[in-house]
Amino acid sequence: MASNRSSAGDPAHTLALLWGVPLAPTAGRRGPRKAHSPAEIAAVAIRTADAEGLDAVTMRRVAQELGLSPMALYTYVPGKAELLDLMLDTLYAAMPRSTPADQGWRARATAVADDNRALYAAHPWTAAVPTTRPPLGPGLMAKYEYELRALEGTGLDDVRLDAALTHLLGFVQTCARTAADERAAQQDSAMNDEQWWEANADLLARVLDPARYPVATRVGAAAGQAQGGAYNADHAYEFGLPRVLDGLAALIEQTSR
Amino acid sequence: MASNRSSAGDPAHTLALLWGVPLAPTAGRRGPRKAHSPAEIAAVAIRTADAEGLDAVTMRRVAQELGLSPMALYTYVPGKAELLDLMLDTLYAAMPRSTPADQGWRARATAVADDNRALYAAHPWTAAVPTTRPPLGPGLMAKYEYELRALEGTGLDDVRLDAALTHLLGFVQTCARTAADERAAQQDSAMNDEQWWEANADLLARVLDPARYPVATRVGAAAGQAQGGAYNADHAYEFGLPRVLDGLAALIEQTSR
DNA sequence: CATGTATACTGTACGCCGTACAGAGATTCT
DNA sequence: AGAATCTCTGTACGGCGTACAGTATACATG
Repeated sequence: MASNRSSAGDPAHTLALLWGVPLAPTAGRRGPRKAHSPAEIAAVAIRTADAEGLDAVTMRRVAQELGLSPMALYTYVPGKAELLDLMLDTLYAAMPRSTPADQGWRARATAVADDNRALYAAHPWTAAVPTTRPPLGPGLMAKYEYELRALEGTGLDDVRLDAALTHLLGFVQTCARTAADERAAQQDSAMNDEQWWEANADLLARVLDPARYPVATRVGAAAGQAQGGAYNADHAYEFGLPRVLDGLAALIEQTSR
Repeated sequence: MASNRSSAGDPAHTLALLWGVPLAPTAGRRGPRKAHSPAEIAAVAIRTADAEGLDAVTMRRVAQELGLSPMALYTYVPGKAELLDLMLDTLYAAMPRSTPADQGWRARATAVADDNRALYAAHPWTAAVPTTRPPLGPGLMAKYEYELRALEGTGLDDVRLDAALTHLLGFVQTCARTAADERAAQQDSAMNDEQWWEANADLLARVLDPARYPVATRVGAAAGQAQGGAYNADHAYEFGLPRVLDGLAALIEQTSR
């Protein structure tokens, strides 16, 4: 996985791109018309990433897909970081936002987690993009608004509301990254996790003294057998989500008391 | 951040390297003696990563640091993935393992989390290395053994014990990745988080209709003000660790009942 | 002691990336 | 008509992991 970063450039250009607000006056523009729209570019790039992974999304490749020379893409997008921003914000904008408000916060939080998980499942490459400086476009804003509302009415103050949401989404992202890492490792080692795990277990048995690591060997064997590998993202999600919600529940209860 | 992956190659070679077990018979070896040890190579690579980040750790650079030509490094290490494995396992081996057993699982789990956090703080680049297929060397084994013991005696069965530990460590890693991403973004945008948020907030105010995103604007402003961007990762840890522990507590209580 | 061979090591080369830069062609203003 | 401004193309650079071929070294065997 190459070095992909979002929001690395000038905020003014990035926001102009995401919100579709031209920086220069659009009337009386000289020179040839643009042949493509940001939405089209995002769609093409997303399709490529979905089909062949984020590594396949190069400036050259996206340009080619649009029938452009590599450098022409830079007239549409300041750089690769902004292209990634655009891709992410486009996906955020298309996420479902239909959770009923009348089922209690726990059901709503579960829906938020599941929706995010579905996004990562449909577009695994999104898990690898750092989001400490997220693409502040209409998609992210709508997502953030919706997800905050899901956790509103729990009695948490605004700062804790944000922290609780971040905590929940961070958990989902961790699971998604684990899943994406698994997939990537499988791809470039030509072994799936179970095969890798088994091969290593056999070899480890020759060099490792079980008496030195009694708990590790016991638990490792049990866990490995249970989930067919060292780690399993689906299991981690199913185990972890109730834990995260219980943890938030304790905070909510303690706050409302 | 470049494409760094651990454990991509042949498990037999990787394990031989990590455990110091030569694959070929060591007696009567022809040709020149090796001039360096795996431990020395790991130390040099770790020092470089600490000082200049994981991107600075290239095969060329590590070789140069050892006084070797780039390709000579491949006689010590099968490839870059295995070099990373070696670096990680070396750090794992050096982690503190001194938590008293008599203070309750919550104190022990907190110590485990804090120790991992300290590792990420001392070596931020470790947060970026995927560990779904961890380096199965003596360092990781000792770490795993120690951390499992910290959570033993909680009444959880072996599979859940492993899941609980994974859950806890995943949380710590998420915080560390956030911190590392922040640092990287700061480096290559020449703006710290506070400056970046402020610049974007001003620009957003011109394109965004607050009436469309009332909760987002309110909570976003409160959260942004409260944590000033830069303290994000620390804040997330301090908020999140009690949540994670409460979540595990609920499971433990429910299991022991 | 001479010679063969396994090993450590060097130098060169390849394909790939993001993107800086210079110039060509198209379109609309004055 | 000509200038200005835009889209778009082609070339080039430095850096990455590492494949491959060749050289120097030190031991095993005769």
